[in-house]
Amino acid sequence: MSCAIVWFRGDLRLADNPALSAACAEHSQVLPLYIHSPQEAAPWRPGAASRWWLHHSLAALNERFHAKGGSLHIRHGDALSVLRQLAQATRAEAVYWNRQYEPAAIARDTRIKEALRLEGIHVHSKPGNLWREPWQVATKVGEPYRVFTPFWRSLRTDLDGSPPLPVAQAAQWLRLDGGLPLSALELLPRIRWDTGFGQLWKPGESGANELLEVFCDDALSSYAKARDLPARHGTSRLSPHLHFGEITPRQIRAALLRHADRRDSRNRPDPEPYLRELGWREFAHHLLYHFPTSTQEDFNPNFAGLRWAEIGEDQLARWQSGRTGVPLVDAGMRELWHTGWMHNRVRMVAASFLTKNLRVHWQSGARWFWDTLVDADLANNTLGWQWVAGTGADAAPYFRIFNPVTQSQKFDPDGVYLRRWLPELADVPTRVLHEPWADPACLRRTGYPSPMVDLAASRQAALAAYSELRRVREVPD
DNA sequence: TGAAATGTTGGGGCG
DNA sequence: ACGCCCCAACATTTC
Repeated sequence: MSCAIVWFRGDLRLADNPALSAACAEHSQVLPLYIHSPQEAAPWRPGAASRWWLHHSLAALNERFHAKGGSLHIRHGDALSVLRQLAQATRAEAVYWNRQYEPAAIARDTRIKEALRLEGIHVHSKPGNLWREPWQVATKVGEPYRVFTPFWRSLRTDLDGSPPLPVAQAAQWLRLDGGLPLSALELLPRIRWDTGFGQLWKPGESGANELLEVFCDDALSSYAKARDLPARHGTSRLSPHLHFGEITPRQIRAALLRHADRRDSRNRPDPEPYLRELGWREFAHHLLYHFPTSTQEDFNPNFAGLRWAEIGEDQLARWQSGRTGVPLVDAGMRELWHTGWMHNRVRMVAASFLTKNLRVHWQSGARWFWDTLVDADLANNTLGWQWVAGTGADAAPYFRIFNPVTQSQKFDPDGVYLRRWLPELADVPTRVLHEPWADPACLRRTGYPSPMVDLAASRQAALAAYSELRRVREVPD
């Protein structure tokens, strides 16, 4: 009886799981293991919303194993020590895992792989959560891509068309005493701000697959247009499921293509716009892998001289809690707080407001998103914030400053989204709703704050700071 | 996956 | 019928 340990990390699923499938194929006994070791992810330990999701996703995974006569073995602490100890206790010959690509994870896995191999334990690390491994995509001269469009052109012609792996089944799932109950990980918040989350989200593999089906049936055909409207459920909202590896890009692509084929030829949904968004996810992982310092540093060194505003905690708190006085920004920040998620267009607007109108360093925003998003993902978060701030590799030019009023007029013309998240403004006529300060009586009556900055003036100030930066760079002292 | 300023065009009202 | 003005709609430029 040969035994293997499958170490679950960012791949909380049974289907299309290369590590799990390989372990089941090559060994008769398989121990599914989760080790909680947030300190090993420093300085990006999972935030509060992420931990909420993790708790429920682990519970769902554990249930899946129970249904199969197994159990997810849960431990806490230093991953290498736990693996060593369990390998000894089970006489496991091998450890399997699917790769992660964050710098801290790569360093940890490299160290653990070497240590285990020295002790005679086979280690199999598998690709699982990306279409292509980051080192498999390169320019003609072998460099990593820095611009999305050529990256996507290269990637999309080169996608693996093989079908996703079926749900893995071991000859025998190994059950072991000494594991922790899930509650011992203390992932759920002490102050229960998460009360609304359960209504919205169903963490876990089956939740992910249900959501994918709903998306293919209801939203895919109108995705290209509807994805920009925050009032609608026009996006897939698969991002947290993807982050925790409850579903893979390969499964999603297979479902999309299957769906596009099934329809009659006249009204065939085009999967391309959505696949392109998954391409951005791949691009983010590609960049983080090749440029691991980009979580802490501006990708583009030209911005090193940019002076960011030093704002007080109370000012930052206004942005965080959705009391800036700018409706679309506030609606987004409140959606984030109440649901652990924010519509992508609104993320761009809220981030543009923080970095350009308030001129707060993008890291402050990235930190808040990291702590409050259920889909917080180091690669995506870093790319997104650097993109908005203009400091990124393939970023929005610095002068591209969103006007939150224009944006809500354009993408939430009837104010449905604004009213949903700003109940104090629910009765305000739509024209005023987009810019309540235009009607001082409205502010007095509703108690909604006046904007913490003048949009036009702060835009001008940001543009001035940019041209100053350029002047300094072109004429060095 | 910008916004605002500036430039151009063309239709309609009007003397 | 014509020129003129106005202005909306669209295009281009600039940040």
